[in-house]
Amino acid sequence: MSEKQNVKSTEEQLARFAKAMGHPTRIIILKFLASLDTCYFGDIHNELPIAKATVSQHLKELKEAGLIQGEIETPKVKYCINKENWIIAQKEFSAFFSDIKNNETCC
Amino acid sequence: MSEKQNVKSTEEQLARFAKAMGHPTRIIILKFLASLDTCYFGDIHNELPIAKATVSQHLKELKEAGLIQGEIETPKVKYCINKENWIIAQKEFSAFFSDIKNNETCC
DNA sequence: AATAATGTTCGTAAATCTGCGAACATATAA
DNA sequence: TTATATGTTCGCAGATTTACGAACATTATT
Repeated sequence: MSEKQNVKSTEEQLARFAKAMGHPTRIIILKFLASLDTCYFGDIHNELPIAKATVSQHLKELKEAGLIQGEIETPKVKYCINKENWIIAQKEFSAFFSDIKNNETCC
Repeated sequence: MSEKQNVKSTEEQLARFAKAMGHPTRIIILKFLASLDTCYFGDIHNELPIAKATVSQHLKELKEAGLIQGEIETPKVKYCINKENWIIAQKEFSAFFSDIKNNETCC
């Protein structure tokens, strides 16, 4: 919780999650992490055709958005999905998409 | 379909939707549109504390991502949710968040 | 102490995003 | 024709994003 988690409106929170997911590389990282029990930085880097500095940056953004978490296991760094926030995001997106008027006469 | 809809991987499509949702103003616009049957540009602009040029830009991005659609009704412009793609997005986000290993021993 | 292994951080460059006012486009009303 | 109403597009400025190599930090190994 020392992770710079400000109080935000639902709109801001949802936008924050969405923004973090708004890049193909980060979607790939999230899917990869979601499919594993455990995973080190190197494993993620191996999946991607980009420099490690860039991978590290993407991971940082995902972590700051709360979707993943990291843990140092010297000399490696272990990453995984932040399950607690994952559930929150899941619920927020679900509610967002469900909350629509089912009127046919749109545009 | 003339709307510049390229063939994309699921990752790219999901990232595209997410990116469009990655701004608080655009979330507000989407929620507003989802709550209504019909809605003109002016109504959306009235909901927001920003210039109409900026609102128009946000609407353009949402339209290009496929989440909304517009229709000229001179001299007004009517906007609404693109239901077809809304359903697609709903399913993709739902699948994305559901597809996770339920292992407790994470980080 | 020097080397190796694993990632992070720094500095930089190019591209994209965000927001605004001004100008423009279009159709209706006076 | 001129004016009005409604939005879009243009051009600009400042901020943010994306990507990279180089340098750095940390711990284990030789």
